Amino acid sequence: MQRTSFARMQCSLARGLEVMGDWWTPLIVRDLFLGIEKFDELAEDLGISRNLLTRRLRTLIDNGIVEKRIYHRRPARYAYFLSEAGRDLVPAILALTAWGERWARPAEGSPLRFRHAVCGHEFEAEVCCSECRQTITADDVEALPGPGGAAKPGTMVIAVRLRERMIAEMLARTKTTKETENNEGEPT
Amino acid sequence: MQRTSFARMQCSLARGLEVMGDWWTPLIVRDLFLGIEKFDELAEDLGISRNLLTRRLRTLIDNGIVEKRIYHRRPARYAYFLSEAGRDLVPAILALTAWGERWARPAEGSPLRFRHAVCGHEFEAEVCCSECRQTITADDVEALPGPGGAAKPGTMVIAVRLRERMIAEMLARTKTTKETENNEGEPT
DNA sequence: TCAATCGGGTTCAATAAAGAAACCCATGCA
DNA sequence: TGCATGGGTTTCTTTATTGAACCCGATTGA
Repeated sequence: MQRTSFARMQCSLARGLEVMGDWWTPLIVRDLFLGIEKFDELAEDLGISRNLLTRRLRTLIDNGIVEKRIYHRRPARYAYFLSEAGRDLVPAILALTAWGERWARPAEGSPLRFRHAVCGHEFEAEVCCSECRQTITADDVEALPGPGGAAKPGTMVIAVRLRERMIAEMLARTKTTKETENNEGEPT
Repeated sequence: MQRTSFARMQCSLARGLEVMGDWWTPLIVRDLFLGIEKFDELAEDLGISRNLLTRRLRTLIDNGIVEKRIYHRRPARYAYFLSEAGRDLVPAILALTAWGERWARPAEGSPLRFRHAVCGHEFEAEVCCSECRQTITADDVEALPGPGGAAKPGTMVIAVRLRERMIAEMLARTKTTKETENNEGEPT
């Protein structure tokens, strides 16, 4: 049984997970971000078995997240580092790390802290709205149907649901609009 | 071979992944966030096999991410929903979704858009600094050794590296301080 | 009255992936 | 000559994932 791929799912989260969803992969990306670049150092730092590290690095390279550069010929020795797409994953990783800090911090305290070079402060990663810059919580987020809402796995039920909800809301709005037209000036 | 657990790792990311690192799990959490709450709807929306969905829901409940509520007795029927810790995962999920939008958007366009109820705009999730509110990129982040930097898998090499780097920086700073003391007023 | 359907699972066999440990190989170095 | 180093590959065993079939109490419809 081959594990079902998320690659064809009609969903950006699934496509992100296709790359980052594998066991170990986010930890590898984090280590590369922190400047660990040699195979043996990665294996030692994480305690991952070497054959699995080989496989993960290969798929990360295939997916355009990691690149390798030869730093010594004969025998060939490689340094691994993040591509542009890989570096763009770092903020998302920090967001999950911040969740771990809030809900599952190790008893001894966390081994890493982060400083924002721009402002100079130690910080927590927060997820914020691109429009108003305020911190986002689940309660503030409404989902809307997008342009590509097909009936494929990944959004089978959701797409239909959202469409129904939109129609219901639009009907309700039409109704209240009519009511306001009938008795004008009255606040809704 | 039992898959190595991340739970004992000295690292908040690993602890986040212990909960969210399983294949399918983030998609399940997203569906619960979007209001899908019944077993069959989850199975249909995602195309996940039913026994695996059973297992995932059980471990999510064990980890305090999901709760279930009985909505019909005899036969018992359950609705699943996110706990407080589960709802707090949503921003991190949105951050990864935003990465997928940037680097792996489906050709047909994304099936979902999100509106920030607070400001009323459609938005992209951005990861920002808790101190200065600016968007964070990998280039702006410096790692510092934290209070719990032990030599355990997950931060074996990193902890040592960071400590060395810190010491080197402090030595350099001491040196320049001495130099500045010797020829005062000269810019460094 | 009988059959079909629904919601929420469990069981089963087959296949894929994770894991530890051993092995390989060209070079550098003592 | 012998050992260490870096970067893997091979082999073999144990788990995980998968589709498909099955189960069970209630409800609905003919």
